[in-house]
Amino acid sequence: MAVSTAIVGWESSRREKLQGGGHGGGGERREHMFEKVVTPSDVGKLNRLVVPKQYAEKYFPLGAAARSSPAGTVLCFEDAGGGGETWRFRYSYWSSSQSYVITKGWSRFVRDKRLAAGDTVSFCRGSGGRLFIDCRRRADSSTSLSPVAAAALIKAQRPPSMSVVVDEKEVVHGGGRRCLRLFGVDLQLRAETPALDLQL
Amino acid sequence: MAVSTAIVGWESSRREKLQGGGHGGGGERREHMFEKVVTPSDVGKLNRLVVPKQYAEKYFPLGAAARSSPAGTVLCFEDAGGGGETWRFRYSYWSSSQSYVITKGWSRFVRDKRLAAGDTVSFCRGSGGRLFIDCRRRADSSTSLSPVAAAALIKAQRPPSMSVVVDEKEVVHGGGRRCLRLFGVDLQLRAETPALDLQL
DNA sequence: GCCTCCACCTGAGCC
DNA sequence: TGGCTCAGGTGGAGG
Repeated sequence: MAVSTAIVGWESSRREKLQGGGHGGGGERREHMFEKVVTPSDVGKLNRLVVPKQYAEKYFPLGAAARSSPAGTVLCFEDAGGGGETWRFRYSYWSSSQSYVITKGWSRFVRDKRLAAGDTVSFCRGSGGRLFIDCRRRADSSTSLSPVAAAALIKAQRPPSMSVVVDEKEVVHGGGRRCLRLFGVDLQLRAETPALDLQL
Repeated sequence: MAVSTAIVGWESSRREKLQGGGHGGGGERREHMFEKVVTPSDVGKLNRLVVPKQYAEKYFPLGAAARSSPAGTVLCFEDAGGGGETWRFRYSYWSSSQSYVITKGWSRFVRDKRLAAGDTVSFCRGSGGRLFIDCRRRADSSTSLSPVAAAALIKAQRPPSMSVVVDEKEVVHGGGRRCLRLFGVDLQLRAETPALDLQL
């Protein structure tokens, strides 16, 4: 199998420090496979990463047996960040939703990397079937959001069936700083922000 | 099994037109089993109908095997309204809530029948183990709701974490008829309705 | 009792 | 339009 280098028990050595001096040093060529901007669900309590089908079938093909098997397979990734960790994920196909998912082991990655919605995980491969995983923060994670970006974020995080129109009348003035309270979230508005008419 | 007449795959023929001319014509005697006034949850996004335990155990008993099995069983109902549809529902026991529920297939019924909170679904059985389902609107379903009743209805149907204040400014005047749009729902207001200050 | 994991399920949105 | 994808859910088992 080209994708999974080893199938091992979960309990032993979840992470191993790899010595840099082994075969295949740091200068190796790595092929970028794909990346995904993770959704709130990908980093939330569902403890799973949905792998977009196009990439899953191209880079992590499951044989017919593994596709129908509930066990799926195990994918081992080296940490591209250089820490040397090895991440072992269970990878399988959910026939009910017809989607490919990384499940067991994923929540640990999310926690250890402090992965948040909007961050990007990227997948590469090197020689000898070695797989690498990396992640990076989204650019605006700690800066204040523009009202439009905040609206997009709220739109992404609110329940899908909600439809709400907010207009200038909802804007609250306090202490010279304009604040829009939406679903319990106080949004600071820049002073130069014009009148809002957000259609979420 | 007395309850389920057939267990079939979901993918094939979710609804079938039944010929009226088969065995057991329209004049057959049907025994009324029970009915339920459906709650907001029964017609909401939970996609399930809670079957009152007393009726469930009397009319739709699950054997010990099916009770513990996650699969439950499948109940097939003919449409008592005469349309000839067959409704297939997954029926199972949720041990966590110790309740009997109809899950898969229910949301389709809710949608197709435009079932709303307060409506009544009734269950009957005929000869040969045939099951029938029917529903009827609650008496006031088509009349306009008072703002207070509308607020209560919205409060019951919105997600519990939502906190929204709506005031008169949200009221839209159009064609002489006042309309309050809340979460995508247009509420017709009576002409004599005073200024609104609903705290949901 | 909580957390993880598993096998389902559905609606929205996109093509 | 219909089909497909996938984000966001569920209950239950097990540690």
